[in-house]
Amino acid sequence: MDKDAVGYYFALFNEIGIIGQLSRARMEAELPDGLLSSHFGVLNHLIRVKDGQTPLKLASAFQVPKTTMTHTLMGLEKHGLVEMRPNPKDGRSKCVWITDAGVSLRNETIMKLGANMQDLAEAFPTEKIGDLVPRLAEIRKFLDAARDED
Amino acid sequence: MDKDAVGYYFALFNEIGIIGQLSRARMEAELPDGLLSSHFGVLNHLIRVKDGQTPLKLASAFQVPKTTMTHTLMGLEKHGLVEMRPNPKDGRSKCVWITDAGVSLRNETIMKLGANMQDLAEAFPTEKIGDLVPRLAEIRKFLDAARDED
DNA sequence: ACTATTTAATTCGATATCGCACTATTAAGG
DNA sequence: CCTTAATAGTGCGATATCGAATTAAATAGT
Repeated sequence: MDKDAVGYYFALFNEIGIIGQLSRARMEAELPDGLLSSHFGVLNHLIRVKDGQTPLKLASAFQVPKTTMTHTLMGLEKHGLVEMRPNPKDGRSKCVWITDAGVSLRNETIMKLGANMQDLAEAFPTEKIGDLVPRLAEIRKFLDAARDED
Repeated sequence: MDKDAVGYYFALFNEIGIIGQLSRARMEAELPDGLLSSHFGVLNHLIRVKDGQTPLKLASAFQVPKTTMTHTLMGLEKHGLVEMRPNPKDGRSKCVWITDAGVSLRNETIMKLGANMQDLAEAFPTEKIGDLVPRLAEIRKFLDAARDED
């Protein structure tokens, strides 16, 4: 591959990495002590998609090792935001259910984030950057698929 | 802010977060054992920008706490990829210099990454996504500036 | 010149992430 | 059936990240 091209993709992933870091920090500033974006991500997923899923399913949804998901879920459980119950269909497995407190916390956080992103929304109205999500999603899907092939 | 708009920015940062994670994993697969993308990032920076910088300068360039940079630099030093020498201009401070081994490792890694990203370059030729880097850079700069204001 | 403040780096403690190995349970093959 | 292989979750150890406190050196204010 062309050396300039390497530099381009490099710059792309670099920008993406930094934005990821900064946006995560912004979100975590709105979360209660002891909760990170990994926790919030799971809560949000349980609502947006659905709850009652197994830890393994969640791990693969978030592309993290299952040990990491175990750890994240323990944190959520300790804070009373999810409940883990045995899976009636599989004795090895568990199901993760979000609690009322979990739903509340997720909704409150979404609201706070809305206020927090006011400045961003003014500087980058959705008309201007509306194409980014689908285009990045393409790249994400590609990387994800390539990962499965190994 | 509009609820749909919140969802949009949310989706945007979500895609960015996942791409960051996947691209990092891809890069780290090309690095020797014990080295992570944080280490490589520093090596690359020392060459692309210049070496002889202080740890604090590097920490702010990478938007990480200085304690994290101390740790990363120790790892690089342990592998003989950088050298830390006292700063002649400031007795409190140090300067970070990349070694020959560091330069070699960085260049080899760039080459491997080029080969690794071949498939990506075919699926997403730079003509098609050439606008992404400057546009993401704008967002990154905005988030970065907002961060300084607190 | 002297004291108070700021700054650079490190140490320490807490938590997150992740690979490896282990247990329990289910599924598959003969 | 019964043995073997695959799968779900967890415990453990190693390393990464990060905030708070510490130490040493430079700078500012008087």
